[in-house]
Amino acid sequence: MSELSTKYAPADIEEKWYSHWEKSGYFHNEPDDREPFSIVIPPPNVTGVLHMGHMLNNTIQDALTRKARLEGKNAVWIPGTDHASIATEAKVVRMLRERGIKKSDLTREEFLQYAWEWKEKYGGIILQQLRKLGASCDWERTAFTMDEGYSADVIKTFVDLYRNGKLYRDYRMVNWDCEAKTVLSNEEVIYGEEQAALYHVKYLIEGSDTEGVVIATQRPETIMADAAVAVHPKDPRYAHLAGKKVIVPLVNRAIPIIFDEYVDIDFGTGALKVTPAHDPNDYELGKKHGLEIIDSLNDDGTMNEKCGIASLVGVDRFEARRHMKKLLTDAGNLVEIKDYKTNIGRSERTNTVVEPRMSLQWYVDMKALAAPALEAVETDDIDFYPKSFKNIYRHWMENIRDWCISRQLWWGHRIPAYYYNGETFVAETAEEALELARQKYPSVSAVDLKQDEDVLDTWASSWLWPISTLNGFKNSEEFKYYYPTSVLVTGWDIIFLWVARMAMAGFEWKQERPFKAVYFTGMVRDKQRRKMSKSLGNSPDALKLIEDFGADGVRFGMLASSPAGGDLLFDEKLCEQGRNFCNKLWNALRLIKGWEVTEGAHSQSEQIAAAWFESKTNALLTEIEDNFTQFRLSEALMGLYNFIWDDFCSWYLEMIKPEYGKPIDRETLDITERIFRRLMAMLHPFMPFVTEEIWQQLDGKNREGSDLCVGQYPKAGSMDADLVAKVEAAKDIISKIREVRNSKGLKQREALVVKYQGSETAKNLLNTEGVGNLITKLAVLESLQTTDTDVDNAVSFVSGTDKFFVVLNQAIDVEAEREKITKELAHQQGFLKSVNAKLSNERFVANAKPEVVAIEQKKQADAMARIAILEESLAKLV
RNA sequence: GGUCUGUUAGCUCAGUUGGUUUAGAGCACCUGCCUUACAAGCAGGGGGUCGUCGGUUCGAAUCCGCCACGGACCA
Repeated sequence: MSELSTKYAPADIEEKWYSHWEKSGYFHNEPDDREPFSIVIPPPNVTGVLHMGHMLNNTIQDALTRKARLEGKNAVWIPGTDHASIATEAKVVRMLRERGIKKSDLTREEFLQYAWEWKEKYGGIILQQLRKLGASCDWERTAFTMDEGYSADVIKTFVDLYRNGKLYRDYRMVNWDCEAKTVLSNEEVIYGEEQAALYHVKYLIEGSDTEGVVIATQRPETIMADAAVAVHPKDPRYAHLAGKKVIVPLVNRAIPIIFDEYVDIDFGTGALKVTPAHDPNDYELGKKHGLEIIDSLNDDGTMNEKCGIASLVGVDRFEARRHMKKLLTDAGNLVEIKDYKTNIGRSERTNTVVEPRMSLQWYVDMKALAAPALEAVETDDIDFYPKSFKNIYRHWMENIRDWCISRQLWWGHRIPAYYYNGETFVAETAEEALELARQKYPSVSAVDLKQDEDVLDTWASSWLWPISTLNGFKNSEEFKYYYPTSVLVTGWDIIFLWVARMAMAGFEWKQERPFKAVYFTGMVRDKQRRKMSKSLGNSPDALKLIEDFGADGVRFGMLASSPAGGDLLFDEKLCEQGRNFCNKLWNALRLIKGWEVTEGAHSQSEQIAAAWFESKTNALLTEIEDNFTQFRLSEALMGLYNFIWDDFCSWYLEMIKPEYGKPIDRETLDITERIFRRLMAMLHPFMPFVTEEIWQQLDGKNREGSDLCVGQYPKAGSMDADLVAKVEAAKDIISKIREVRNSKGLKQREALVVKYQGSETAKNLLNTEGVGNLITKLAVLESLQTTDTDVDNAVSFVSGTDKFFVVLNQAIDVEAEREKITKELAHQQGFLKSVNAKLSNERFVANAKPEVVAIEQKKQADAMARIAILEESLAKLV
């Protein structure tokens, strides 16, 4: 027996092969005359660590890339990270705080120095972790959104948009993160239902000591910024208040009562306080009715002097809310406080409650960019998998809103807008901006020109990813060759944030789609369908999983149950299954490596086994190809899994396995090794490590450049349908004999006598040289003979339309046999009935395709033959 | 509220243009096996009137409509 361990141990093998592949430069490519295949990685945050979503996403990309590489395409998979403006800045601020340094004590330059230090030291850990997963990225092309060239592209596109009138600056209500002190996009605000309180507060009518209007608010600290109270024009309760004013509690300012249909009569008291500076709807109302905007909040979420109450100035908004309860009670305005459940928006990054706030920001005019990007998806120029995401995409694109791209942070691309005397000059460099300014103000100097303090939203750089990573703005050779990329693999949650915007950027600057297809992965969830998250602690440690099950095992687990778009309910059992599969492969290798070889040719049955297996392999190759073109990776993998486990291990290897201790002939061994290597090539895109190891072990020659990683993907050959049908029929007979053996409690190795009543088909089958031997071997028979009569002391079964007898050296349980046959008979009769129903329907025979009718007729004949056999058997059972 | 999407075995899901021996897979389950590659295994087995009702059709899990119950996104 070989010295290989009975258990496959992945750790060393994975380490060995990954470094070998990487050292050999297998993952790197340059443009040449082969067909290109390119993927850009969805760049993880530079702060990121490998989690389940990454593993799913990158396993899929790797499988696609490796398959393309094996097919002889020029494959590149471009890795990299994005700078994650807000997430990184938050990390750096925290690090500085731990060192006792406040961000506010640093200059912009000093802060950025710390940030780069941090990035060099901790950033991009995830790229190392991806290697553990087996990701075959072209590491020489590793990109970062703040690389010099990339940054230049980002600035250039900003200037370009501005000059084309697709970029503007405006004072609007935005989502404000009081902790990070920056604006957030709608997508960065996470809404969730939370328990809150609804304060019912009475506003006295101007000139009255008692009469008032009661409003309901969840944010009483904004009362001092109220500009009006609004009621519905058809609300009879308030009709008499037309033209009157109410007094804002505590600050005693008179504000008008306005009438607007926007007000929901049934909500609260039907009277709505209007605070244009602190609520987007109120802002709209305020614009419509010409109301004053009183901004009572500082950028850090504390109250400012505009709130008009000295004791609240500088107090945090939530603290102020608590004070308001006492202040309103003391003033006699608080009517009641009710429990209230409502959707509260929190910052995705800092989790602080987001405040609507008036702010001056830069916006991209999305309507100008959306049209070609929408069109491309509508016409399948960009192909979505699954298709259903087209609807979601269309809906968003048709209702698109302008994109706020400025962020009040330092880490990122500083906005190339320069201000002087209330005017804006946008240029790629300060020098150019100065020149522009001088055209209007000849005396202006560099120090007078103030650059915008803000940076760009990270997505305003990552939307250039497919172009910039290929140096597309320089019109490089690689860009011409690899663009558009073959496919983008990403989670559907960033379809708007990233996918749509990349499509827009592609058309805006390159007049072409950035990718031919988009494969949307599902979200990895736990068994209770909860999204995996750090706070829930339900996310397994990715690296620990790889340790426990091997990278191949984990890859199998991720792929096996991940149809595109759907949720993936992660279960460690799937990784275990993958690990077990590796072990199965390993043991098949052990079996083959353990054989002694004798020179000589193979027998007829071995020849049949090989021909059958190769035919089925060819059929599977076609199926896998079909699955790949539609990105049905889990189906492709499961098809291979079943084929290798069942057809190869359980059937083929058993068919050709020599008797214990006996040698195998050279020819059979050679064929078997070739078959096994072919299977390893097919499996390699999914499970690269174990397949490479087995491939090499089978080769044993260690030739230079003979690695599977850069080997050849098998091509589908011909398929002998007749032979396959024969072997499948033989397998059916074998299984049914085994079933008899099982149900009668016969020993596995007790050789049995089997007889069959020879119809033409049965004779044809069993007279095919070698087929009888296969049955005799796998079913462990003493003999397999024809018989013209029924056989006593035997249990019968039907295979196809032929009757077989297993001779028993024990009494037959007549009742059990009768029951079994009766059950089978009922099934066949039911089946025949449904077939007859079709065939006796004239319209079916007239309208259905001839082949369909022929199939039904065959079904009918077969069923009738089987019924005859069963009835006869039943009659003879006494 | 608007939009989209789903409902197939105990669980998770396939089911490609309606017809492939009266629905498939993996896991789980049951029975028997430590059989000479593998107990991370081997040989077998049971289990679903395809959410409801109706329509189109010779024929519906598949196409259409209603309803019921989920889910997601947007507001």
